[in-house]
Amino acid sequence: MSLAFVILGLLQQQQRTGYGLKTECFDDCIAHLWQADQAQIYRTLDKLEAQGFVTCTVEIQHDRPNRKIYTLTEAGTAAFTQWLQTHHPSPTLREPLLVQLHFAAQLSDVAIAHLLEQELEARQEKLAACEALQNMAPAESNLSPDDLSSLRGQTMQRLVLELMIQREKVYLDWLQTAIATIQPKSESKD
Amino acid sequence: MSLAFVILGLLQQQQRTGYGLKTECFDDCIAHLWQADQAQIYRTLDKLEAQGFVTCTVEIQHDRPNRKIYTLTEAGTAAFTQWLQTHHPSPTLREPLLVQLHFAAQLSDVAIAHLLEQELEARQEKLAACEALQNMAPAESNLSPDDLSSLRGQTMQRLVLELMIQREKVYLDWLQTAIATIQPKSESKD
DNA sequence: GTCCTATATATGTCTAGTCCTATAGTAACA
DNA sequence: TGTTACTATAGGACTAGACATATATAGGAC
Repeated sequence: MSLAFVILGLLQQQQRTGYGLKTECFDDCIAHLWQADQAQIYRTLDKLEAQGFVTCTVEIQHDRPNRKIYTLTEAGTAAFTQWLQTHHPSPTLREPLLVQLHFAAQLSDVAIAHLLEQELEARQEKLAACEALQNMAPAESNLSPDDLSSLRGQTMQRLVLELMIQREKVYLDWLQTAIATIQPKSESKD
Repeated sequence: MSLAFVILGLLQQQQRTGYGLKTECFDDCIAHLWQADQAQIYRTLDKLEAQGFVTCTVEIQHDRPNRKIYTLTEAGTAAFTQWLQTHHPSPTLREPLLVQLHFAAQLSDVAIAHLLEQELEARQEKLAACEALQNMAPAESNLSPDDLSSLRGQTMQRLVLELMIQREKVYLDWLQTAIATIQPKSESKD
């Protein structure tokens, strides 16, 4: 379960609550890297606590629900460092659209173009989200106190974002040329 | 469940057994598009039969285990055509390596390069597999009798393969430049 | 003779992830 | 005054997929 290690990585930066992990991390700065469900985050935190990788202190609040603040233990740090250094194969990718295109011989050009255009739209949004993150990134990292390692961190994070943006652009290009290939003459219609 | 529709698409081409689907399709011509587990194929066939999308005739064999030959029904064809035309969002991609790089500030250059190199190797294999399919594709499709729609089908399948190959190449390029970025001076060491 | 592979179907179990709902107080909004 | 949103944790139910194993026969390799 890689999610467990993502959480360890986030807790290494600072102690957090489940809610904080969800709203400040998984929905925000690493949304492009690892989307995570709230329920799964809480359940994973329970497991990590049982394993002794994190400890939990309850902060009693009266105007709001109590918070469970999770902190990384030494065992947790060790496990994370170990994970960080070992290769984990990427999961097999299964894209319905590509299967649809594979079987698309029986579809009309219009139907195929429609599928491609819907994907195009979805991917333009994803690209925009990545580019937004890229613009936001420098501002956010000003806070970091340790300059030596934070520079390395920034470089790596920029590299990762660049890959994601490049990929999206390649896909968008392909989608556009595919649409053009399918509708060579037609001027447009809607 | 997209697997169900992949199976319907394959059965539309010709009737097949579960074993045939696995060995001749999922492990072969559409291995790049949709990897599927044998157990899952059989269970999905059961469901499709229960739904009335396929029918099953048992062919008794004496020297070998009996075969259950599945054929697409009209309802199955209709369901498949419907699925083929509607947009199905791509699943969220979660890549451990990118998370690792995101947190890689604390790792040494050597450790990071090692991670990248392992991914590079895995991806070179994937690219090779895709390129092998690309070279194989024309020969395989000679068998098709209906020339009109088979040409369309070939075009689409070529397009899909081109996308996958392009993607792999972009990723490989990025991996190589990332490795170069991390190890700017060092000549190598192992 | 034994082991491995191919043909063929089927079941059990597990993990990761998604979605929905419950709880419960405060605060803003209309 | 009712509704919605925010903070915060938690459990139930379900799906897709991965992995392991069982069964049974034939044939080739060693």
